[in-house]
Amino acid sequence: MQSSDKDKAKKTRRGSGAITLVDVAKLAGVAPITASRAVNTPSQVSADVLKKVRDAVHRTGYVPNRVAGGLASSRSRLIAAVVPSMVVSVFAETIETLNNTLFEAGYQLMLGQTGYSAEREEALLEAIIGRRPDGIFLTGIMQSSKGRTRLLASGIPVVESWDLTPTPIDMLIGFSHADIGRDVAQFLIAKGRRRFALVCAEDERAMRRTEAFQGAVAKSGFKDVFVDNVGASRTLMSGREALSRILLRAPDVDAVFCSSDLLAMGVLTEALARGIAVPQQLSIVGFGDVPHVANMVPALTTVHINARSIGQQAAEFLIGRAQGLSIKQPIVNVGFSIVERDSA
Amino acid sequence: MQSSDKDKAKKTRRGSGAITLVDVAKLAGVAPITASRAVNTPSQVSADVLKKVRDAVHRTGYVPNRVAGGLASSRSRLIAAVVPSMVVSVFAETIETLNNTLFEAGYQLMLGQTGYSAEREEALLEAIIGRRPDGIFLTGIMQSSKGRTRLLASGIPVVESWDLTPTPIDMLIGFSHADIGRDVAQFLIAKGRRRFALVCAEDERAMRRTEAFQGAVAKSGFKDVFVDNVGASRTLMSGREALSRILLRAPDVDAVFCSSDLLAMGVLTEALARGIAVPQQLSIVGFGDVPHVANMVPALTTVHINARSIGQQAAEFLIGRAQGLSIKQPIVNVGFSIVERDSA
DNA sequence: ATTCGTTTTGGTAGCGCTACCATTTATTCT
DNA sequence: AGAATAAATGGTAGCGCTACCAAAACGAAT
Repeated sequence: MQSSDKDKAKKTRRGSGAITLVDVAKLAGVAPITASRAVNTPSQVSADVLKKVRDAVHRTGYVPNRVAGGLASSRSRLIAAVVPSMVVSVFAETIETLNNTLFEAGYQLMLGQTGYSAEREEALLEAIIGRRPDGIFLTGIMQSSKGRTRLLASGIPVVESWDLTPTPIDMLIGFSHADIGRDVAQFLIAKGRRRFALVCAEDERAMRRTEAFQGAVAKSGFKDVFVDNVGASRTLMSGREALSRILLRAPDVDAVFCSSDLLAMGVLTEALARGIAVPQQLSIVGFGDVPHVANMVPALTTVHINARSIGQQAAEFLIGRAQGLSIKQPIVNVGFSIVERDSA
Repeated sequence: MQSSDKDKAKKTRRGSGAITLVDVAKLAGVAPITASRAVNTPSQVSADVLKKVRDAVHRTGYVPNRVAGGLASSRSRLIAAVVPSMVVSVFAETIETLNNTLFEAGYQLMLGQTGYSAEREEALLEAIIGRRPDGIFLTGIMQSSKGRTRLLASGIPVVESWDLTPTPIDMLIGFSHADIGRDVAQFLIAKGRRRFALVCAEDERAMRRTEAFQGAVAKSGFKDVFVDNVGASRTLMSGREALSRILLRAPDVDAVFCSSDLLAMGVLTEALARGIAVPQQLSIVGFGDVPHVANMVPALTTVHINARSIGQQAAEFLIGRAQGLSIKQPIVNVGFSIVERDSA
């Protein structure tokens, strides 16, 4: 305090050593706060100041530290997204669209993967909330009440998705899995199918489709649906194996509804390999409408979910809420459609 | 419980209103810094203090603000990853593995997509550097010299990937595209193929494979390779169309090498639709080894890249560098392999 | 008891930025 | 003209946390 040399020695003992706003302001000959405005809200400064600051920024290569800015303003401009897995292409599509829309609006996406595991999800939640994002996108509904409480307590806007529930944490963009199961069953029945099988991965939402499918079949008075659960394995190979098992136990099956396109492709592949005519002998319906299933031979009949629209809508909700707007219709049903092609 | 009336007026006029470390410390009856240690480096405090702080954390539901911590310590525990697109499943695989490994080590992933656009990449770089991540993963090599300069100036550890170059910005995990083109050509020649076509998306790396393929074919004295460029369209449909064009212009073709599995699937689909026997009349080779191409009928012969290993290795490099370690071998060639199946 | 080292705890001062308020300067009005 | 308003600039004080240093408490050693 008292001696000047002491003062000098005290400075700059920490920090990244990078250019800061203070450096830029000094170079431009204005106060730091003015430089801040020139960078962030150019409309608030005079043309003269703007030029000087822009000049200084250019000369120094200054890049604003958004971490510091976020701390000061309590707005991180970060949005977190949680997905079960990146390699499931419908999720990847949603994330891609979400990310693109968010980026246009100046937000950066933070990604978390649960790998379909609950403990993982919990740890993820802690990590995410610790980063104080301006919004959180969840693939699916937060089932655990602990997680719900946490999210609620954090006060961060949340979009749940890929499902409908009357009691979302905050906002919700989805569709009804029960409706899908019922509609697909009715679709196949209308096609004249009589003996049904389901290939289903271990997934709460897929289960819901399964139950509704079974319900609709039962209601029409047909034989019970044969359900083959492939567990956590969501590969084409497990689809092939599933059909083999089905044919063994229920050889009279004439329609299979799968919980994903990949599984359906497996079933289709196995059917072709066995010389079973699709759709004459066997109808196959997938779920997801992955881009290229439309061009397979035979083209796959499947349930189309507009994954991009979910991402788009979610981004808009989150951006809106980050700007303090209140969303009047926070629950959106994006619906689905059965895309009839050649496999059913 | 013990609400202090004295500092009520001046305090708390900003901030998120969330529980802070100071609140926890007060409740536990220790100094803030001690609470910080209890949370972050439990080995440095006594069992007694640890219990009290843990208790307070539990009771308040405190979640440390990593933004503030990051600012204070200049370590954000954030890693940025840049990909052209999420829906390309090899990239998704790399990201998935990268993210998983990073998360285990306490890092969070920030995702950026270029959409194969250069301007977009530039904006992304600015956004990323502004967040001061502890590391950056790039899919591909940073081509623009402006981008290279920026990254270099930022001082942030960088991993480039999916390619080899003698002059990476920092670290590099990749393989040689030229080697692939050459090896695939030799593989097909050894199979007795004589007339070659390439289906190639507009992509610098694919071009490199193409050139090497052409070179090897020329060296062996065969007729010039017919190259069909599908532009930016990387769909199964464009693969189908590509084969149609090829058959029109070079009907004697007996081998096609595609710049992606999806394109190869399109070529295969079109061939089957036309009744062309694969591989008897036409050999087809893909690139990427997307999971399910192994189970198609016929199974696709393709170039396998260990995308997960790239992600894994990159994560290890980045974590190491974030901990101040110096990487002795910062350039890694992960190689590739031609997976021979039924289509060639 | 004294000395020394180790472990545990606390105080201070920022990290780089922006919210809030105060001040100055240019612009408009009666 | 002077008063009132708007626009531009600056000062101060944190945001919530940790690096750095210092002090205290505790043992083991002489």
